[in-house]
Amino acid sequence: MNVQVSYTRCMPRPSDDPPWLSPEELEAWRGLLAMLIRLPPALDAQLQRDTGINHFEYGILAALSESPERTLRMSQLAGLANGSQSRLSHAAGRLEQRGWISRAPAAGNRRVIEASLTDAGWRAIEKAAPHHVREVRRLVIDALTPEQITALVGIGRSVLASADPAALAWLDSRELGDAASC
Amino acid sequence: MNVQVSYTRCMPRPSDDPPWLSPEELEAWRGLLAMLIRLPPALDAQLQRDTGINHFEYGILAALSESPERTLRMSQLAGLANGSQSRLSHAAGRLEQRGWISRAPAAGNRRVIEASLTDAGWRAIEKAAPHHVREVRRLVIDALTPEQITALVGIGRSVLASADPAALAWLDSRELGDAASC
DNA sequence: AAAGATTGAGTGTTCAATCTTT
DNA sequence: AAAGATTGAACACTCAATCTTT
Repeated sequence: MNVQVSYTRCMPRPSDDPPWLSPEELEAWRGLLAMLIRLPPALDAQLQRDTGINHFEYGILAALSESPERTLRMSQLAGLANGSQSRLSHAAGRLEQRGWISRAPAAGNRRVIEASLTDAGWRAIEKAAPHHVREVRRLVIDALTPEQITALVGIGRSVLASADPAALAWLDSRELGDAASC
Repeated sequence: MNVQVSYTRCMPRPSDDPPWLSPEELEAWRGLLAMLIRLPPALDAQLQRDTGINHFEYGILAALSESPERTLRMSQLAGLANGSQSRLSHAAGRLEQRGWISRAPAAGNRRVIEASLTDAGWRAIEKAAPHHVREVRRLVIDALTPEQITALVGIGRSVLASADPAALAWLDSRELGDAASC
């Protein structure tokens, strides 16, 4: 009775279309899927406990802290924090109410809004970062061998290239900025 | 001015604690993070468009379709679909209203609830699966080389082992079931 | 009292509509 | 009219409280 219809077929492929997953492909996909679903809540839990912000808000503060003048236009910030503009607007409202960021129209283009990290915001992420990085190490980095880390870099780039080319471009622009700043 | 406080430091490590990320570790982490955030919405978009359900609801139907009698107890189903019991209860309510699953107390243990795929639910996932699998292939599987697929299996297992050992156990139990059923 | 599951209030995200500036 | 950003309603998820059965 155990007919599988969701990701794989027991029977040989009908005609290569639809293309079901091989056993190893299925195992890789299920593993990725489990990470996709379990990792964000695990990271959120630590941040929520230690600082009362979620992972997306951390990304906002982190991106600002790494920027010249600790300032970015909202649209750039959305890309760096991996979120939509709408999501960023809502989150920025929350962070602004806490006094951790401020927003103001840009001189020159007043339809562009620039977000800046306040001193209180700087202190907040400075306090949060060590704990968070430690958790990232514990859950991901230290669980992998150096070879796996290298493989993960390639996998991330390949998947992003097909799933969201713009995100890959963001990633690359950020790497360049990092290299230049050291 | 560009001091980085979020994941990496330009300066040498103060004392190995907090342990900031090396450039390659940072790149791997950012790539994984981008996947973590961008992939689920991309998959949801296709499912939403083609069938009006989200990825979690797909997981529920998929898990049931692969089970003997197309039936599972709610607590098992939650694990297989990668969600909490509460989340499953809410989602099951939605799917039940659509007539795609049904719930009933188990004979013997009446505090255990068993969820079953209805005929309409079976037809729904039978129709949805090919499109969804094609999208998974397009975004992930076909973007990777066979070597990367193999590496991904190991990475997934390692990360889950540290982030959520119980999830790894679920994964393994499922692999066994698959092997036995063919 | 514990196990299994559900419920409802509170919160965050999405989507479409809107507002402002160019 | 287009670009940049915000708003509010609808919806899904989380957390704690609750209900039922053992």
